[in-house]
Amino acid sequence: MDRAPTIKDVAERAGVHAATASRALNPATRAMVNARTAGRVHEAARALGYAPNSAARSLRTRTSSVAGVIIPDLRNPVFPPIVRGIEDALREAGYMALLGNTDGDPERERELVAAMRGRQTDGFILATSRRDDTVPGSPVPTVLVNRRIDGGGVPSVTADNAAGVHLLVRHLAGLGHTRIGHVAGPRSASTGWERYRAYLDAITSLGLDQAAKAVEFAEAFTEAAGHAATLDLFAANPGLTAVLAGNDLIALGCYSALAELGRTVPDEVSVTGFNDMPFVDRQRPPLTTVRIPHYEIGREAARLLLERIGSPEAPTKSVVLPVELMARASTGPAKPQDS
Amino acid sequence: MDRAPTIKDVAERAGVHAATASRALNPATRAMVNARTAGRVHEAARALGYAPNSAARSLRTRTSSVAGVIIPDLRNPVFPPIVRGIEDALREAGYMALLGNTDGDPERERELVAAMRGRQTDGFILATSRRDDTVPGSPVPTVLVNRRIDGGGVPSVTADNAAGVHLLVRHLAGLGHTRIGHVAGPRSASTGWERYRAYLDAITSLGLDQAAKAVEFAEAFTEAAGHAATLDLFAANPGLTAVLAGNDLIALGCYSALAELGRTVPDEVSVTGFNDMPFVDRQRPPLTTVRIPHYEIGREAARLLLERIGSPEAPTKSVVLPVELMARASTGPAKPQDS
DNA sequence: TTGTATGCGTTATCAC
DNA sequence: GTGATAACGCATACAA
Repeated sequence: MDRAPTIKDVAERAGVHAATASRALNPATRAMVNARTAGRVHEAARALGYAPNSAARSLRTRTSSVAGVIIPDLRNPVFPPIVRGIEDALREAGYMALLGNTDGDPERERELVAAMRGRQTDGFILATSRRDDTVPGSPVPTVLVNRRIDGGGVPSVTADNAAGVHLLVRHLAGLGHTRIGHVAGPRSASTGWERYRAYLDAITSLGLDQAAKAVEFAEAFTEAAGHAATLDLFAANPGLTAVLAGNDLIALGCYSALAELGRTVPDEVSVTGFNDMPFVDRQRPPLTTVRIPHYEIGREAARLLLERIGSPEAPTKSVVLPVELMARASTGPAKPQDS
Repeated sequence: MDRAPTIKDVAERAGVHAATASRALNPATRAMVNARTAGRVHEAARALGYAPNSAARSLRTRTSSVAGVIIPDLRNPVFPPIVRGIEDALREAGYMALLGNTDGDPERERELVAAMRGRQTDGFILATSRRDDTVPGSPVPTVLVNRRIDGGGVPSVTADNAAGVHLLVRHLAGLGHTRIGHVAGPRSASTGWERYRAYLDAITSLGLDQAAKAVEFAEAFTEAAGHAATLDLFAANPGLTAVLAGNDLIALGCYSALAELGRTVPDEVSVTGFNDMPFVDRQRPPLTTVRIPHYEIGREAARLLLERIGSPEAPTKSVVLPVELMARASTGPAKPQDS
């Protein structure tokens, strides 16, 4: 035998009709068939090394047990653990993941979604972060990661950005800081925006120096953009004693910018990040940040998607996962300053 | 219209038969059809938002334009750029990537390959690193990344491990080191083994102290394993002035072990890594290592796979990509020592 | 150059 | 409880 065995081969060997073999092999319909016959079919399948042709099955059932996972760039250190979590949860349910990168380009995202839908993808997990994006319309179950659609109505999994920012601001305030600036992530990214809103909120609710609501938006979640934005921030607000960065990469940009300005961290300026990505505990100085449960976010997103595929009409859930303050050496007591 | 448009809908709208539409839409057969008719068909397809049903196409053509990508763990920082390179090259050719993690478990690898083959995967890129593994037999095109099968016969893409080790040893020798130890990666991993062989070779060919062929094998490519192995290495060879680590993570383990032993890097002991993974240039001290072209390795692997899918009978190529020494502050001049 | 007919492997719907 | 049959959407050998 040259080509892979089909269900007909199995049926023939078991002395039954293909339809019966199909029923016997499919867990959902197995009850319809005589236990002894089913046994023979399974035995035959095993002997032949039968594996169902999923193209044929997809064509017939219009499902594929494949989910599309779309992210901006796998090289951004936050995504690998998320994708790994997604993959693990999908595999446990017999699903596989088709992966695609968009580099943040909405056009690429549309193309990818279209291509994946053509491949009968059963659902999507979108970890692209634009706020204004519309979700690929229509009937394909979709779950958002690290992002929410303003109107709601689409299930999502996010870390508790607001709580994280509050933890950081409270931590800084506890060290005596009152003039805390913010190098925010891009306005177009929902995480950047949420953390920015939380920063404003935290400063107000802790009764800190309102005049110190000093904010500069970075162009991107990168070290270079963080560097540039930090220089601007301090040019306008030289008296800051602490900087809350939109994420860890931006915080590293703060490090280099502050070095350029001749300010030491944390003696003169405290710096905080967000994400606790790998190796920020080994930077110089080790970065105070907020740990988000990347892997769990991925698992939860996959779980939500599977749930949704199972019952598309169920009310949309959104899951917010807790975060944790990681206090390290990049933050220290505020020194009294003149000016 | 509720369901996705089929080629029949397109044909009807263009006023032709489905077969003609199929030919017009397929680049390979487009020449067979009148240019004007072809134009009408394309126009109709565009208007309807037609996307071919790949399940049907797969069933018919026995190809899927999907490749399986199997790696140990996406969270290991070497893999994201490789996978990204693979994905980019595949997408340019109209292919997509199904991703799977094995955690180094050969059993999981077999299961994944079987599951992916059931999904009509056209080929595999295997970045799992065991030396003794057999390749999933038979007719499915396969490319190995970072790994070679002893007998050859399977295309592979690797970095030039031997050259990298020679660069490092020469660099250390140039700084006056003669007693250079090696904390090797696991023997079972082909990269670990190749670098170990290259270490022995380099020491010999540079005429360094033969007695200093001091080697300890780490249990895994992790910081913890590197830490433990370094302690053992120095217990047996206290006089070493330099350590060549099997990769960057192991080198970080050397850092912590040497700190525990009260030896400063690089003043008392120089340390080198391998891979130049993100942020090792920001460690304390910045790590001297060898940069391997991760992204290019991925692209090249995908290219090789596509080539192989195109002509399965062509002779198997293996590609070795060049590496680059990144000299940083973890290596310094050998200090004269007593003992 | 275009239309007709057929089959890829599976499963859902009928009939028995 | 099982068998027969049709259909999923597409591509191709063959006929016109």
